[in-house]
Amino acid sequence: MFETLWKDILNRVKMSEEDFDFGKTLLIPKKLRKRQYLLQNGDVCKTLAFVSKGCLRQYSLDDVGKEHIFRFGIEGWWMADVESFTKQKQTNNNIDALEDSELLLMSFKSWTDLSLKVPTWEFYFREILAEENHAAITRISDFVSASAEERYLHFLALYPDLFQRVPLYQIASYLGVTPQSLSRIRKELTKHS
Amino acid sequence: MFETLWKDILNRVKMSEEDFDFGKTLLIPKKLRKRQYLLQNGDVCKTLAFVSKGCLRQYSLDDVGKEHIFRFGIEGWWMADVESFTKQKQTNNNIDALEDSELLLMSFKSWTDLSLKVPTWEFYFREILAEENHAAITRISDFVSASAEERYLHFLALYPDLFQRVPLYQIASYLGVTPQSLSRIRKELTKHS
DNA sequence: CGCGACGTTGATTTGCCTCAACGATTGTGG
DNA sequence: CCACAATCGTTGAGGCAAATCAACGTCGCG
Repeated sequence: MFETLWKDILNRVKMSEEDFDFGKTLLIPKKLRKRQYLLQNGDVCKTLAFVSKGCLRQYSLDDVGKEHIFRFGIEGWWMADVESFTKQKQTNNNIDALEDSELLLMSFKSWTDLSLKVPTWEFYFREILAEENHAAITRISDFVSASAEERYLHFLALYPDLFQRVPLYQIASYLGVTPQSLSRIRKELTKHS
Repeated sequence: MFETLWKDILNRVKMSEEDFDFGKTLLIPKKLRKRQYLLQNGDVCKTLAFVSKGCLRQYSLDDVGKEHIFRFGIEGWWMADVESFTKQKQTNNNIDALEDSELLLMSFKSWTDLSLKVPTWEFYFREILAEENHAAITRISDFVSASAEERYLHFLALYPDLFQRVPLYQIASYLGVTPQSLSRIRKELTKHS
């Protein structure tokens, strides 16, 4: 249950097993069924969620009720609305499961305490946040300068097997194109390979 | 010299003057002339920079040498390549001044020490990072679902007087449109007002 | 003064969207 | 267990927003 997390931590920081075990006591396992919400418009994001199995998506709804996915979370990713979580204020987006998933939840209080008490954990969380930031900026650059096809290729690189796990129209939403366009893009790509 | 920073801090966290004064000793003032680099492709981002006066931009270069601005920083903003800074590794983007500017620099070591020693500062930095994150996500949503005209209006809201300070083609780069298109967008907008 | 930087405008092209229709697959209630 | 509906992906036709290509006016500066 904790192996994926332990691996991710070791990839990023040097943490003793003791420190890890301490953090472990603050994590609450939770299962989410396909289509179940982790966070819903108007909620306060009360926990960070580490995805140890499955797949989640984070999205907003526009004024005509259309969903815009700005992030997927698969095994090894943390999911939360950072703004809502750190400020403990209402969110205006949603997180739900695209597959039956297994999560490890850390409450705001646990997170604050752990960050203050254990520097390695604090450092780990900071690293995660920095990486999110980097990912977001990369994605912005993509929108500024890349075509839909390039963005799709970048998506494939970032989430290697996700294109086989989630429906095309969800990926299209993430890429900011219509399902029809993505379908045509795929066709083009298979043609040239 | 420190007033802008002090104001920004009070806006975000409760900090005693003592804590602030301690942090102040770790800040190094620096002036940047128009067109001068703060950070250049290949550098390691060694400092956080608080803009107390002036205007900076952060951008990358694509394979055909075109600049893509993904962020401006004006009075009251922090500038850095977060990824390069937190991991102390090479950056692949650039930060330079669009106007003569005044900065307050905090080195990586000072930042680490200060964060460990003074929780209010740590909290302040975390807040900044969370906000960056939020801003980035908002911008991604914009690209996914808003037209160029809407993005321009959002830009105006985010950086109220910047459109009078920086050339149109820089703003176009930020918005991910050509200068020609932005020129036409502006024309349309003045027509309807 | 002359040149480069910047903004504007026009003509044309193009990438992606919208609208529409139609198979294939999945799921579900009778 | 089958029938029908809903979900999902694909394809075609037509349209539009923004890109590209090109030319030109203005301003500020070396």
